[in-house]
Amino acid sequence: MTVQPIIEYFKNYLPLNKEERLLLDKRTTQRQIKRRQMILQENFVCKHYTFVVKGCFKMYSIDEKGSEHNISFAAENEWIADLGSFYSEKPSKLFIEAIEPSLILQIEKQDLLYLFVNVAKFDRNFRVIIEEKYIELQNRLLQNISSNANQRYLNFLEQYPQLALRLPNTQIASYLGITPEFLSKIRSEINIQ
Amino acid sequence: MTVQPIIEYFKNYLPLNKEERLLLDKRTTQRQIKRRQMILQENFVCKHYTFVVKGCFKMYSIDEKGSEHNISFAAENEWIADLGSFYSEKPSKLFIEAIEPSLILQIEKQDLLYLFVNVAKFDRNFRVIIEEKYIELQNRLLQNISSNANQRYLNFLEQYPQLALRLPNTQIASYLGITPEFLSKIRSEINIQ
DNA sequence: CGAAAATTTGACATGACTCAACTGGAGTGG
DNA sequence: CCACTCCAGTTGAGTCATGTCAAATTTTCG
Repeated sequence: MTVQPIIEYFKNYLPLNKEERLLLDKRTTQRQIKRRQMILQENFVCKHYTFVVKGCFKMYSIDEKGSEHNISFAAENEWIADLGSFYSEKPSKLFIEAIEPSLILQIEKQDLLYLFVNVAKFDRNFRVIIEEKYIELQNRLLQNISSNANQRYLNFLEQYPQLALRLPNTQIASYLGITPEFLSKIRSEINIQ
Repeated sequence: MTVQPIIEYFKNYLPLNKEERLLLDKRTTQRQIKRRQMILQENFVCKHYTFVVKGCFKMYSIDEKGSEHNISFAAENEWIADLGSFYSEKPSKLFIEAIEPSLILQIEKQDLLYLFVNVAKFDRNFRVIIEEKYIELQNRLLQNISSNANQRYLNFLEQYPQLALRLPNTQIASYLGITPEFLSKIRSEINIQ
């Protein structure tokens, strides 16, 4: 089944039985995505809840000056979507773009709603998953309002060592809310090789 | 029923039937909270999911220098808890304190879990509620990494005009991640009366 | 290999913080 | 009603953190 990676992933929550797996499999589409390919662009409605099987994505906005601001990354076994646009069906202000060649599984809104209505387990699992994401996001926000760039960078390295290895520093700087030049200066003080 | 305010609030989601209302009512405690009273302190486990019936709270952390950083506010018809501590049962690093004399309804973890397991509607409603909070928090984070203090303040006034009226500027500054002095300078430039 | 992107460095500009002093309003006790 | 304190807000001078722009260098990937 193409949906096998999600089934494995759900074993960390309430695992799916055979029937539920089939329901999910029928409603899931697999796609190969090239590096730099977008799966969501500004002014389009976010039509899919995306699960990353392999690869890595960034979600970002572009401001009036043309600068990108990374809101989040998603690598293996993570979900990514502009939830606001997905549920409201209003045009998104965000982009979701592959940082590496990737393999994803996508669910459309109507299908996800079907699963929520017919299989309570999906409500449960997605509740718990987003609660975890909420806690993570709240910690990041606290960092942003209470720490300087140096501390935020060190914290990023500690919290996401694997991501730090696969991402260019430019992307990390954008995620931290600083310029690439300033991150470079921070790194030279810390004395990273 | 003391839980009436939550029942009303749930009419925006999946409304509760009679049986579900009773189950919820049995597991809910009402408390009066004085101004400046804490319902969560650092190093204690967050034992309750709290619904604000009347009044206003702030959740914040205190850094090594003794400065407070407001992570969130919660006024009428909002939930507040340190979710990380609540679910992990580890000591919190946060405080939740009443900014005004308040009336709240509280649910303990074991009771909330009971409701999640026995009434799927609770999984649904709390999923949708936290998805909404997640979208809001993500917008705030985007503001923080992409805008200067002036823009963030204007955005706060626009997004939460009612909160802006009832909160001292000190608290707003802490929420925006700036010092009260700097907020004061921003306000004098904008020319707020 | 060759083009494009990422990284580094430096000079300079600006946003934001710190500290201290002052003001004014809200409560409190006499 | 007054005197007092306490807290929020304001202001200014000086400092530090971070941004901007440009140029040179290195790395990456097609």
